[in-house]
This record gives sequence, C-alpha cells and structure tokens, in this order.
Amino acid sequence: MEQENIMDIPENGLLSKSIPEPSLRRLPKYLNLLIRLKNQGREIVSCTHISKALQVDPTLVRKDLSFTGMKGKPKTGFPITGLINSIEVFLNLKNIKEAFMVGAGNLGSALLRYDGFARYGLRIVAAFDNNPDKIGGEINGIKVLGVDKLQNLARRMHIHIGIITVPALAAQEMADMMIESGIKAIWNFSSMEISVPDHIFVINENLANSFAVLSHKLGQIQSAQNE
Amino acid sequence: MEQENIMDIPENGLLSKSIPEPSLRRLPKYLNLLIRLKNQGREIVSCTHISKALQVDPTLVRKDLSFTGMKGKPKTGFPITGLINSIEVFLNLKNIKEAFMVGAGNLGSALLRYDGFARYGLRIVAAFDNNPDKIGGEINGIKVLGVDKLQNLARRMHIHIGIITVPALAAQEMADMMIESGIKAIWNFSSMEISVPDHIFVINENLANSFAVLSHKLGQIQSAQNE
DNA sequence: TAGATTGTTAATCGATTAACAATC
DNA sequence: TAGATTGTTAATCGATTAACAATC
Repeated sequence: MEQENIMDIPENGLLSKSIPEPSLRRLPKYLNLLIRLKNQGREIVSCTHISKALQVDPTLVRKDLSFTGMKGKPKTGFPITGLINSIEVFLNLKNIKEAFMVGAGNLGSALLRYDGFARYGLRIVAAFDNNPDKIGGEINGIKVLGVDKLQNLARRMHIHIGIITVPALAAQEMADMMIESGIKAIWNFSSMEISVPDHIFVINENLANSFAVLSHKLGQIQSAQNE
Repeated sequence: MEQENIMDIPENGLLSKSIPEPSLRRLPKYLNLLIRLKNQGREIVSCTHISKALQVDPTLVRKDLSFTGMKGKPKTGFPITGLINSIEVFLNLKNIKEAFMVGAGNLGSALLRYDGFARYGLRIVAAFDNNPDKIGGEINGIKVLGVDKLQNLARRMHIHIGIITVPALAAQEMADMMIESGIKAIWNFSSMEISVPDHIFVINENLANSFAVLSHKLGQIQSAQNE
C-alpha cells in the first residue's frame, strides 16, 4: 500500500511543515512592496525584481513565496494581484480579528489612534485600564473600561487577541487573565517578558531591548572611527 | 614568521569577530532578568539559572555572556553586579546618547512621553514636525521644532541617532536628511523600509509587519481547532 | 574530595545560497 | 528558437546543541 510516508501527505494544516520564522517575517515586506508596485500600475513581477528591491536572494524569495501556495509562470513571473491576495490569505489578514487592549497609557493610546492596523484586519474593540480618569472615556472611538470587566467581556465576545501596554509589574497578571478568558495570541509591549502555556502565541515587542541593539551598533561604529 | 593568521589576532574592534545578531538580541533579556535578581537581593547567578528562567540552552547563555568579556567562576557562577555592568558596557548603555525624533504624531508623542528609555542612555533632545500647531510646543519637556531646523541643529549638536515616526511617504526623505547631517543610526517606526548606505545602521521597527506574524499564527491555531 | 559549574571543541540542525533542469 | 524565469535539489554557512575536560 506504500503508506510509509503518510506524514508527507498531510490532510490538515497541523501536519504540514510550517513556514520558518525568518520566511514568515519577510512576507509582510514583500506585501508592502507588491502593493506599491500595484499602485504604480504594474501587473507582473519577477522574483529577480523583488530580490533587487529588497536585497533578498532571489532563490529565497521564490522559496518564501512558495509557502503561500502561489505558482509563478516561467519567463513571465507572478501576477501582482494574485500574489498580494495569496500573501494576505496566508497571513490571515483578510479576516477581521477583534482584539482587547489592556493599558490605555501613552503607548496604548497611540496604538489605539493608529488606523494603519485596520489594513491588516486588526480591530481593537475595547481598551481596559485601572485609572478612574480614563474609565468611561473613549480614545479614537474605542471605549475604555475597567480592567475588572475584561474577562467576562472577552469570553462573551470570543476575543482571541490581547494587546498589553501596561507597566512591567502588571503584565504577567494581565496575560494570565487574558488566557483564562480564551485569548489565544498576545502582543506584549511591556518590558516584562511574559510566560504562557504552549498553546498560546506571544510576541514580546520590547522596544527598549530593540533600542539596546541600536545602542551597541552605534558604539561599534563610533569606536571604529576613533581608531 | 608565522604571520599567515594575522586576521586571527585583531588589533582593533573592527577586525575582531562581532557578536551574532541572535546573541546580541538576547543580551538585553539577560540584563532585565539580572536586574530583577539583583533587586531580590541575589549576588551570584549561574548560567543554569538564567537558562531555566528564560528558556535558553545553558551552553548558549555561556557563549552569549562570553561576548561581553565577563568570566565566571566554576562551581559558583557569575557575580550579578559585575555581569550587569559588563552587559551594559557591551551594549553601550552607560553613555548618554542624544537623539532627534522626526514626527510628533501619535506614536512619536507616545515615545517622547515614555521615560523608560532613559535607563538605556537614550535622551531625545528635540522633536521635529511640519504641523504648525505642533511647532513651538513641548511634549514631556521636549521642544517641537520645524523640520527645516533639523539638519543645521543635528550638525551643530553632533546628534548621532535619528528616530523616524513620520508617515510612510516622508520616511526616506527624512532618513536622507538625517544621514546628510551626520546621523549614524536610525530607528525607523514608519511602515516604509528605508534604504541607507552601508555605514549607517537602521532598525526597521514596523509594528504592522510584526502584527502580520501574530495574525498568521492565530490563523494556524484556529484552523487547527476546526479540524 | 565530590560535584556543580565554566568554557571549549565537535556534532547537529536549519536557513541561505548555488547549481541546474524544466518551462513558457 | 533563445533566453528569462521558475522551482527543485545539493552545497554551504552559521547558529544551536551535545560532549567533555578544566576548575574551584
């Protein structure tokens, strides 16, 4: 029956080999470029073209794009509209994804006011804070509620994304609350790395840590110049 | 004379093998943990301990820490204060680094109001914007000036870091201006990847792209649950 | 001392790059 | 057709992990 390779013929998404992290991170960059090319009126693009524009090896571009399931035509390349569509589908950008944000301070309010995430299907439907001055208010049309309301509402509204912009000491507690209420993915902007069970996905977007990398590189550049 | 391996005996920082990017990115995480341990009154830490706390292989922790030049003692481990110091020195966090920010919108103002970066030596000394309502004002004690003032001031004040929070279409132009005025490292929060000469260091902190990764993972989780 | 820990060297793993046949 | 491009397979490169001697 030649069934020994059954793992190679996945029947569902879980068994299929998932995309490497670096490839996944490049896909939005391709998407940005493709949207610009489309706006310029272009209809076809080759991996060579993408490769030159983004400084990514052309073979790597081909491999990355193949994860989205899109096939190109030898000699011509890829149709831009089709490629945009398959990247958007692959990245799950075409579905509306409702999210709760906890923490309506500086960074939280800035993110609430930024409308660019809508393009990627993110809809922040409520914010939560402990500050009585903020509770009951609105930021960019989004209501700010007491943190005590979070769990009940998250369950009832089937919210799956949590965004954390609270101070470091509160971050883990907020994450735990969110997970208990059915949240499956957390975008954590606090300076505390949160720990979560295996089935929860977290991005720790620690801006200060990111700056530390820049700081080191700047130091390198400057000490090189003092030689 | 056995001089064939001269490249292995670097006389300055440029020739010495530089730290791999992944290691560099882990160092601030170690630093955060070490500061917490110090505040708890601990004085010594082993790589095993760090490894367990942060889920990083202990050998990798040792290799990462060795880049900072710190030596541990077999059986005991590393002195926490000394380790904090060498990471801070290695990451160039102990020097004050003055920066200019261009774009005083939502995200820009939020970053201006966040005081946590001071811990890492970042001092944003001025912000620049084209909006007449903002020019002349202050955010968190930081003056907002017209963009036309940027180049002259950056040169005179020897500013080396530029932070970009302007809309996508203006990002490249702002980067070019900054580089022309002697800025050496750019922290770019706009949604447009900027291109710069080799000797300039850039971090493209594209939050929407980061969200796209979360979006994809959430899609994976959800389709797995619908099996 | 015995045992925990460091630091180094070798093996493994995974991502990137190179080579090349297939295609239009 | 000839040539540009795709998509696959093999080779390379670099980071992580495993093994282990040295140390206190």
